[in-house]
Order: sequence, then C-alpha cells, then structure tokens
Amino acid sequence: MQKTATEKSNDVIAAQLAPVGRETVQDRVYSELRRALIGGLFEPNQTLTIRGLADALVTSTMPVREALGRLITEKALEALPNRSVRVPPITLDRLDDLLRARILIEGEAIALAATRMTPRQISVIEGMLGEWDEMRALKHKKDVDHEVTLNQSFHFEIYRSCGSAVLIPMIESLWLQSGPCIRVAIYAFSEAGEVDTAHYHRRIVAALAVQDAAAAREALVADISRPFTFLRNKLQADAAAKSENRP
Amino acid sequence: MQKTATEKSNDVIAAQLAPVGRETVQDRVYSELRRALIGGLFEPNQTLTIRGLADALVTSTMPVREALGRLITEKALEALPNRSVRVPPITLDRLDDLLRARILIEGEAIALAATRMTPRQISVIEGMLGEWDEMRALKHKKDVDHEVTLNQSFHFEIYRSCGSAVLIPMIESLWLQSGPCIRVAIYAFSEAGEVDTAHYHRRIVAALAVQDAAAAREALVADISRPFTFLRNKLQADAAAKSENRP
DNA sequence: TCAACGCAAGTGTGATCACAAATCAAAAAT
DNA sequence: ATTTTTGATTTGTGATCACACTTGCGTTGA
Repeated sequence: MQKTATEKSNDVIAAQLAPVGRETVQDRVYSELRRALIGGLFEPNQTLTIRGLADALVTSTMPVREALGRLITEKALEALPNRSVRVPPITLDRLDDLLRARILIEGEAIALAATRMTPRQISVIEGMLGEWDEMRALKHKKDVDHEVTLNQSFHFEIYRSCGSAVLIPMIESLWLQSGPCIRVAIYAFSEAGEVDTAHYHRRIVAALAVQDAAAAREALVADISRPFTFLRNKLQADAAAKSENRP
Repeated sequence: MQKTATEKSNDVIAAQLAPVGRETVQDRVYSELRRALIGGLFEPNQTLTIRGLADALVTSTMPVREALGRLITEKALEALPNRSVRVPPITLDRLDDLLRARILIEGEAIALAATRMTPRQISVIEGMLGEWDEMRALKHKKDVDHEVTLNQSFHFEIYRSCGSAVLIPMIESLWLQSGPCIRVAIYAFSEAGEVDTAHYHRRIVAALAVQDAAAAREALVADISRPFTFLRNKLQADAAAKSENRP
C-alpha cells in the first residue's frame, strides 16, 4: 500500500483540519424531537401534526414526516388509525411494563459496565455527582430541564461503557418511551419531598468504583423505580378521587 | 352516553362487516422489507438503493425511503457516511452481542409467557410441532423459507403471550438484526447434521405446558444459542483458513 | 505506466404539488 | 332542541422535480 505524493501532502492537511460532518435536516429534526420527548416537553396524549411541527422547526414537511415515522417505529410516538400521531397516553399497565423492561435491560447494561469501566470513566461520573450538588445548592427553581439532562448524561455515560452496540439503542428507545411520564414525576418530586436523587447516584458510583456488578444493578433499580412507583401511586390516587366524585 | 337512531342501526351493520383496514404503500413496503430481512433474503454487506428497491417493488421512491429510514433506526439496516444503506456485516463481536441480548430479552419474555399461556394457546404451538414433523417427513429441499417462517410463528406465538407491549417490539428488532446471520446458519444446518430443531421446540412446549418458567427459559436459550455458536465456529474457521492462505 | 483530472451516470435529500381522507362548524331538517 | 347533512379547512400520502454529492470510467499529462 504505497502512498502517492499528493496523498501524503493531503495527510498533512488532514492532520490539521477537523472533519466537517454533513448532518441532514432530517437528522436535526429527529434529534430535536428526541430531545423534546425525553425531556418531557410533550404531554402524553398530545397529538402532533406534520405541518405544525414543520412550521415550528422552520422546515418543510418532508424531514418532519420521516423523523416522525422513525419515532413511531421506536414506539416513542403512536400512529392512530386516523393516521394522526400522538404522544402515547400513560396507563398503569404501560407504566409497569416500561419499568420492568428498563430494570431488565438497563440492569444488565450496568452490570456489564461494572466490570469494564476504567478509573478514568469512573472519575467522569463522579464529577457529575459534584455538578449535581452544585445545582442543588443554588436551588434554582426552573432547573428541571437541567436536572433531566444531567440525569440522562449520568446514566448514558455508564451505559456507553457496557460495550454492547445492541443494548444501547434499546435503552434509548426505552427512555424515549418513558420520557413523557418521567417529566410528570420529576415535577412532583421537586414540589414534594426533597428526597435526594443524588443519593441514589452516589450509591451507583460507589458500587461501580469497586466493580460490584450486583450492587450497581441493585442501586440502579432503586434509582429508576422511584419515579415510576411515585407516578403509579399518583395515578391510582387520581383515579380513586375521580371515581369518588361521581359514584 | 346516549346513542342516536342512526348510530344504533350502524352498530347492527358493524356487527356483520369486517373492518377493511387502510394499509398504506409505505406499510406494505416496510412489511415486505422486514420479511425479506428476517428471512435472510438479503446478504450481509449488501448495499441497497432507494430507486432499485422502488423498481423491484413497483412503486415510487417515496414509500421506500421512509421504510428504509425506519429500518435504519431499528438497526436492521445501516446508514453509511456516504449516505448509502447496506445490511450490516457480521462480526464475531456483533454475533455475541446479539445472542446475549436475545437470551436476556426473549428469555424474560418466555418466562413471563410461561405463567400466562392458556391451554388453548399451548395447544396451538403444540400443533405447530406437528406441522414441523410433517415438513421434515416430506423432506423437500427448498423448504428453508418455510422452515424460518414456521420457526418465527412458533416463537412469536409464545412471545405474544408474555403480555408486554414493550418487550415484543424489541424482540422483533432483534430478529430483524439477526435475520441475515441466521439464514447462513440454517442453510449450513440442513446441509450438515440432521440435528432435529424440533427437539428443542418440543422441550420448550413441554416446559410451558407445566408452567415451568425456568425450564422454558433454559430450553429457549439452548434453541437460540445453537445457530449462533454454529455461525461463530464457522466464522472463526473461515478466518483461520484465510490467514493460513497468506501468512 | 501510473497518478491526476474531468466528465457522466447514479443516488440521496428536500421542496412542492395533487389527491383523498378526516375534522370541524355552520346550516338544514326532524 | 337535537340530529343530520353539507361544505370548507386541515392533514397525511404519494409522485415528481431540482439540487448536491458520490462514484466509476475514460482521458490527459508527467
């Protein structure tokens, strides 16, 4: 494999220039909708229209409809028989279903990561712990957005270390599906008790630091179960209150 | 909720008429590509073009490009930086990764199904066993297609009983991803030893019949591991042979 | 002889249009 | 007053086109 003169001179240039990367409009639309979904910016049951989103994102309908199609196959959105799409509604069954799947898959991912994370990577998520405390100290009220973002970064930094190109997309799909639910729980959390979310994350980091896969899985299960059981109780309470109003 | 006169007369009609269902072209293209992928009609590393598929399926490019986009997000296809799409190549790592994920998720699904399948449903998959024997008795050579179809029906009949709307799409995604690999294994199987595939299915049915979740999971793991380890050995043998030819 | 250039065919992406189906509101009928 | 009908608007779907980028092959030049 001999290199020609121009190839060699090109190598010199390549060493100084960063690849520009060509992101399509569709990709940006898709990412934007994903972000909104995971962050819970859309409410469950809300219906979305192609033209409406295209206007909001200032593009034509084409990139939007393809992005919507992709999100539908991931079950992040739902295609009604009317051919309109909506954010899937929350039901008790779905909540339990999602939690069970997340415990199963994310639990496996963190168990794998526990034996593969380098000290370097551990220190990264340890740093995130500090960032969390910082945010909590300042106590800005509208930091719910930041909180979910930080939470996401923390978890996926771990999952990325599991070394499975198959599991990670599945976890992303699960987050996409539970995003609209979680938002409700987070809001309720910051209102109600100040149960320190960081405490659970600290337990996870401690387990990972000593490569204890079982403990890490256990701590993770506790972490992700919390908002789900909270939401579950809330839903049941709401249902009870409603049936009491008109028996 | 009071019904009007015409609504009630409509109900009478509705009881006799089956809903016709409005399937879009895109849906048909998507289903067709799925079928081809799971059945292993596409070879790993094969590149696909929108216009080429559109010609083959006798439609315009529009439904095809959206179907391709959906398959790419499911990791059933791969988008190269060149913006061309191909069916993902097989590597040892990917093989192990897929098998681990399938054991995890399909194992959980069958364990759930074990406690939920009705005798009626058990008898259905028992009937499939008979169909399998029948096919094997006739010994038609080109029944590989029928074999993979029957295998798929058998497994998904079980998974459908797990009662999880979240797990099933994930399993479908996994089958989509391992489809192109499995085909190679199936072919090699029918050539090589006559290891009765039905034997493993029989074990599964037996375990499900007595609602033994652990045994069902174990039998399933043996069933799906077989083609994977077979393929794994084949790949390693090929690699060894190649490196021997030019040391 | 082989690298470099240039042209042509092929390909994905996005925009726009036409059409059918759904939705909604006002008008008409009971 | 309630139901039905009618018509206008909205919406998803598929086709077609324009554009930019890639690829492959033949030509040119050293």
